[in-house]
Amino acid sequence: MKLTVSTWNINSVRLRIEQVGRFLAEHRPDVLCLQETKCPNDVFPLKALQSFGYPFVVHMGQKGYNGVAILSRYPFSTTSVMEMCGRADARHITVTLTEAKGASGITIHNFYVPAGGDIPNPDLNEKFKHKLQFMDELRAWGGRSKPTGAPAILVGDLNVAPLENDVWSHKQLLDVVSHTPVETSALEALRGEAGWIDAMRHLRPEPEKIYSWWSYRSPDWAAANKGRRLDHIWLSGDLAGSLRAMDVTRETRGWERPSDHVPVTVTLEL
DNA sequence: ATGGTAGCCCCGCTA
Repeated sequence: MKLTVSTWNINSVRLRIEQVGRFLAEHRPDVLCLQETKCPNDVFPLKALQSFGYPFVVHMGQKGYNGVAILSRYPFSTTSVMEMCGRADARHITVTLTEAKGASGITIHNFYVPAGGDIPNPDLNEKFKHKLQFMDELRAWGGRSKPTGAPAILVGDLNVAPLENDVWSHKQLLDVVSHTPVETSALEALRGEAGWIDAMRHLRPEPEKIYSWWSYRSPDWAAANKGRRLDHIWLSGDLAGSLRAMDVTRETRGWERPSDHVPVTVTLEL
């Protein structure tokens, strides 16, 4: 069977509920992971999302900030939420698919790593310190794919552009949060140690430029094209051979009132 | 360590 999994930082799921519907109608992924839903649980637009053909939905939100959700066309079993850095932030949610033929047993982790503020110094900036601590905890956790051998997919807005060609100018962004050496080396180390495969780069290696985010602060994002690859899809090693396709849906950035992130999708043949 | 825009929902905080 084919399994397609998408990730999208939606930056308010309520404001952009129609855009979610349009993306789902046009691309029909089996699973969509959202970040920055910015929505408390009691006002989460569950019915609207289910009406798009995704009956199985889990979400964890809070007022105004953060928030993650997973929509699926297939059933999944127990879901869980990890509390990172001792905070009740809604930055992680996970499901395990149960009734999808070849995809049964695959666990999908959806993460929203802290952006980290503006100053790349943990002593001067509490938010950057939080981001580094979050990555330390990710590293210690690992994903459990290696010890158990169970297939897993990790997606999300990891808020780090790890490679030189994941940003519009490597040199100009070396001091900019999301591309500093301390962040890029931490992300690559924790990915490698746990045996995760970077699915996007597996299919489209450097030096091709790949971006998934363009700042709202750029007046003409498309012409300037000063993007960064902040959104990622990682596969446990046993799934690497099943990877068939990867797509960055750049066009959503040009929609009316867009998210600053665009969806990233992988297709697996299981 | 510039300023720029966007979303939250009360206006400053986070991105």
